[in-house]
Amino acid sequence: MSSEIEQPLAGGVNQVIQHENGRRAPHIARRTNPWPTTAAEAEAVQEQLRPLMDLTDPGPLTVDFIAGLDVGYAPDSDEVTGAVVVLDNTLRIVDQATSRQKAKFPYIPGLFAFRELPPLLTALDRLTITPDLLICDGYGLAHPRRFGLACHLGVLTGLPTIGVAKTAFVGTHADPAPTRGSWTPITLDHDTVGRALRTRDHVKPVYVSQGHRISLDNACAHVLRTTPAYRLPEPIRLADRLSRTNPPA
DNA sequence: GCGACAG
DNA sequence: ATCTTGTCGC
Repeated sequence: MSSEIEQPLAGGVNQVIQHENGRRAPHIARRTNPWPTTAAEAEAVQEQLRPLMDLTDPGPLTVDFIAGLDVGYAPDSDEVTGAVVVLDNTLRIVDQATSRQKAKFPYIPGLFAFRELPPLLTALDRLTITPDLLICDGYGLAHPRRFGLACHLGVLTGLPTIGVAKTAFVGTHADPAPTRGSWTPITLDHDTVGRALRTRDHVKPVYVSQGHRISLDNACAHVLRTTPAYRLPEPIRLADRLSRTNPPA
């Protein structure tokens, strides 16, 4: 009995939807068609996929497995290393995977996903456990075309996703109060697209935005819940560390 | 028009 | 992102 439904998507992707049953799931998402080459092609893909993102689903309040994702860059080559670390409720590592490969797109602000998605999707495919929630290093809704990395990854995997960035990118926001848990809205064209969220007292805030299938409130709750010690949520911090290693391709 | 711009 | 030492502050 298959729990997967393959569904063609515009923009060079076939989506494999995961259903409720079964945690073990190779091929969370798979790319089939050519990857965009030009900025214009990439922007067109974002426009095509954006209607598929779900921002109304409040998402899970509690999860069994939460994954952090990040990409590291080699100093002297055009290779990128995607890393995924899966944590349980107690923030213990229960699974992790990497993928090192040649970069398939240059770094262009606003088109970040086309550089980082390939190694991240491959790494996700190598997991033994299917996470219930993904925390990405970068933006989601807070994006010039409202479709940052977290949204893109959410649509491709069907999983709830959150974007957590370390610096401001779009929109305006006030500085949140200095205590952990304080936040201010990030506004873009009269819309709230995310929050500047203080995860530690007197430490620079992080920038949280919805990716897919989760509310902004719940996204921030998960970020705070998984940030017991450092500025960044543990899943991302550990994925960042893993992405700096130099694993086999 | 020019610069800035998630990582 | 990455190249890089020490140093100021809680």
